[in-house]
Amino acid sequence: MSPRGRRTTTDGSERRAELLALAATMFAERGFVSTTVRDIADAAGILSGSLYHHFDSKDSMVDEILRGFLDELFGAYREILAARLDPRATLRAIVTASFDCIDRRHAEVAIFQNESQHLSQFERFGYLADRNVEFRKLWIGLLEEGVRTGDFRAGLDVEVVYRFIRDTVWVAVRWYRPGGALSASAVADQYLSILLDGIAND
Amino acid sequence: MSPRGRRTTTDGSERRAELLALAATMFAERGFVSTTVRDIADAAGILSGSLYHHFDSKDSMVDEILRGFLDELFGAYREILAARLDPRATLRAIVTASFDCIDRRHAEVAIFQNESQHLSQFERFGYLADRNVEFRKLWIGLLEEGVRTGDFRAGLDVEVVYRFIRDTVWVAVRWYRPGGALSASAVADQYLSILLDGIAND
DNA sequence: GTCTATAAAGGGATAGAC
DNA sequence: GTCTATCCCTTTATAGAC
Repeated sequence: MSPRGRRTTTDGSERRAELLALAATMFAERGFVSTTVRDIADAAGILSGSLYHHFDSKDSMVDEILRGFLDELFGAYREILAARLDPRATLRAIVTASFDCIDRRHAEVAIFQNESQHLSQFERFGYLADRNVEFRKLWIGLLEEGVRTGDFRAGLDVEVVYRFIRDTVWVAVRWYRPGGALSASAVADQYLSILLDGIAND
Repeated sequence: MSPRGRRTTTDGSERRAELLALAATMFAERGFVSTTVRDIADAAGILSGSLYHHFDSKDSMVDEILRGFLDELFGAYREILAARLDPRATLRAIVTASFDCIDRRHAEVAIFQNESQHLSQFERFGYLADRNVEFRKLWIGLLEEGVRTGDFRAGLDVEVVYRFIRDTVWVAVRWYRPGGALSASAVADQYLSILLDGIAND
């Protein structure tokens, strides 16, 4: 533990965590490539060179942001799977947890959504592809089990349904605003209702 | 008409159209900001300065790509609406046309999806926001009519459903590959089946 | 922990020859 | 339509003073 009794990053400094959060917001809003280290420093009220006292490089910043986010998210998923609910309840829990994550880690989710494709081409960010594989395993397994138990329609193309669910959930980060009129769990409920029962009237 | 009997861009030169298509592919794959004019020129086998014989600037290139794509897309939408089908058939036609567009204009759709948020902050790309308003009007109108006619479930939050449909359809550009095992219309049918009837078994 | 100062590289864009 | 040559600006990152 840090002298102040809490610890927000691997490094331990409060200032560092502050700067990282600021960088995350800016990466999310303007894009990683378009946000310069000068932009971040300006917003923080310091000079760009001073940032390098806290971080090795711009890449290190986004790396730390993404790793922290993914660890937390998959931790939440692991807990849900460990509860061994039936497929429908598991789906409900996973979708709800994902929207909750969009609510509480908005900038991080946006970065993950917008920059993954671009970043994963570099060796340093290889873990992004690994996490995608984990995502896929989780969803395909859940959908296949649900079809087996009769919770989900027989004959579903689980590969397409998996992509449908994955994209639908995460892309909501583009319009969802934390603290807005619509709560994350309200959105989750509506999405689940469409996903499970559709919008047709019968 | 150009001397060669066909005309692919406003300018008329074949070479220009070739270069623009190349730029589109690269913008789609690497991102607009990360793709340099030198990258494009290299891929075309010329020097970066030579690109400026064809285009005013890098911005002009993406501008021309996006305008062409949006004009074509909304042209297709207009035709569908003009046919005055019932809400369910209209929804089916719009979704199918959108997936068809992802198939035939893959790079353009990817650019539109990935770069709109970033570009629309500049005055030059203000039409991107206008098109989004058009999108919204189309979908909200269609969904409200469908609820009125009883085609769609009563009590739908059309605002949320609109976002759900919009995002779900277009984000497919991230994984759909033209010429792959799954045809655009097959994907459209599966998406429509989930959207209308859901994945739950009853 | 921040500043001064600056290096080194790469970015978009231009003028004029060919 | 492309090349040569180059300008000017911004970028990330560093070294050492305070």
